[in-house]
Amino acid sequence: MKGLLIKDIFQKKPLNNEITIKGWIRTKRESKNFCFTEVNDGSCMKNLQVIIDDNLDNYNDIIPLITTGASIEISGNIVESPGQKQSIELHATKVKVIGTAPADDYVLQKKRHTFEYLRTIAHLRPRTNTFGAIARVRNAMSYAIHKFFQERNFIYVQTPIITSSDCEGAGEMFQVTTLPMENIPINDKKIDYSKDFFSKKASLTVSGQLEGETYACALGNIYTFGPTFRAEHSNTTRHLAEFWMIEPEMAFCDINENMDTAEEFLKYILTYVLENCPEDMDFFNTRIDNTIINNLQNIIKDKFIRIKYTEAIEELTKSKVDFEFPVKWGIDLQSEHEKFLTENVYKKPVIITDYPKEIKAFYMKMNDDNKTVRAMDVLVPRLGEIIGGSEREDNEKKLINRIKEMNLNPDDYWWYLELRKFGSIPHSGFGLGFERLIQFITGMQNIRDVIPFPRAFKSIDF
RNA sequence: GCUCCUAUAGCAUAGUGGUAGUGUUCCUGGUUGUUACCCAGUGUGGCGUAUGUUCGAAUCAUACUAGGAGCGCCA
Repeated sequence: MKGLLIKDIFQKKPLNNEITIKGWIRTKRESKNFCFTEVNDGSCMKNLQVIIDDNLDNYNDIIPLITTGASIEISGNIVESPGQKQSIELHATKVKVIGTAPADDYVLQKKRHTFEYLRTIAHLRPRTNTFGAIARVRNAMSYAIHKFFQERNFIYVQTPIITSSDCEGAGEMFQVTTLPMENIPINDKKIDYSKDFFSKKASLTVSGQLEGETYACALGNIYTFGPTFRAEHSNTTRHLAEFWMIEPEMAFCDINENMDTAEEFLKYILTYVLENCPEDMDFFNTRIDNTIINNLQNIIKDKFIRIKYTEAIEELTKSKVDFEFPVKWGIDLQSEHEKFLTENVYKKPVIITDYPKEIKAFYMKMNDDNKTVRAMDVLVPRLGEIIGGSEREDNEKKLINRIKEMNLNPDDYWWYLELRKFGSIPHSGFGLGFERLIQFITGMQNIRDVIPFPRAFKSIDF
């Protein structure tokens, strides 16, 4: 698409210049001899108001075709607008309807639609204000993520999407196979994977962390940013079967530096979006959640709370609140506990560290107490866990012990263990769900509305 | 996987036993400056699907389907 964007027109205000725009009609207000219409080209939230009057040769032909959703090319002069709601407007000298949108079956009319309904028309919902704003914010965040890491000399690493390690322990996996489902080869009553494409069982990745560690143990600091797949039957407003995850892994880095990076990272992204998407953020603040901008500003300003798991348990016990899941040392923190800490006790993000080893993954570094591991979860109000990370166990013998304790087979992790055998280093990293971060920033309630085409349990319509 | 809620015209909703209203969109007419434009008017559904209870069912019951919220799992 060449030519001026509506975003640029509002910025540069090229008064009394002949310009051409291309976009889609959002609304039309008709009078006897002229009509107002508003055009949006996706470059910004704002529509450009266009005045079309009956001096145009083809006025009577085009007016019936100018309906909500029609695509259009308009040339004309930018002038100051006498109206209150916009600074400038376009007086059309030439109007060409490119694609019509018959109003009797174009379902996306100029009115409010529920998000539930818009989910059933995922191919049209990017044409709405909300989903346009989400797309632009999502784009800005993607850029900011790379910018943050690149400015700090992190190397961007692409870890595989198809993986053979079905024992990463991060969740149920989608199997990848070319075996014929109607005639699966059997050998000794078991599926004969030697006949499969990779000649062993393969799945979609649930995390690039283990592969990421290999590059961190060679290049220093690295990060990944790519799709991740979980075949869990999760049915919530914050789970997807296909989502995007950011996973930095840092060499010569302990749990404290890990927390510093996580906090700095979150604040950087929030700041970037507030500075670069003010119009879209205003929209979210007005229409979705009128506390969102204020909250984000406070989060940027304040230091995150950092407490150990044991202190969190004490805090919850002290509260005397009657939780559905009773609190005692050793339990995994439930949503209600996390929400209580972030929303009632501290009213800001909380980083909890040093969890009991029993409730965390095998690769997390054991503390000297032999009871807790150097895990860290960043919890935020409203959403709960947004980041999960840890310092990694860098001692080969301890790691083998942990693998065995979890009833896993060390042979499956031979290359991962060799990172500890040859030039082992303290290293740390974390995983951050991209869509959850978008929810956090925009205030959107359902994660299915912050990804263009959501995939979830029993749901893949587009 | 568990619990709860919902299902009425294109969209959003009212209607708790006697054969459906309202808003909005669309459409028609009017309006030289509107901006969720305004004013007037026309049209649209038989109430998710199935079975049952009843003289009679959007309205009660059961099942199924779809959607939503919460929980668990996690990012």
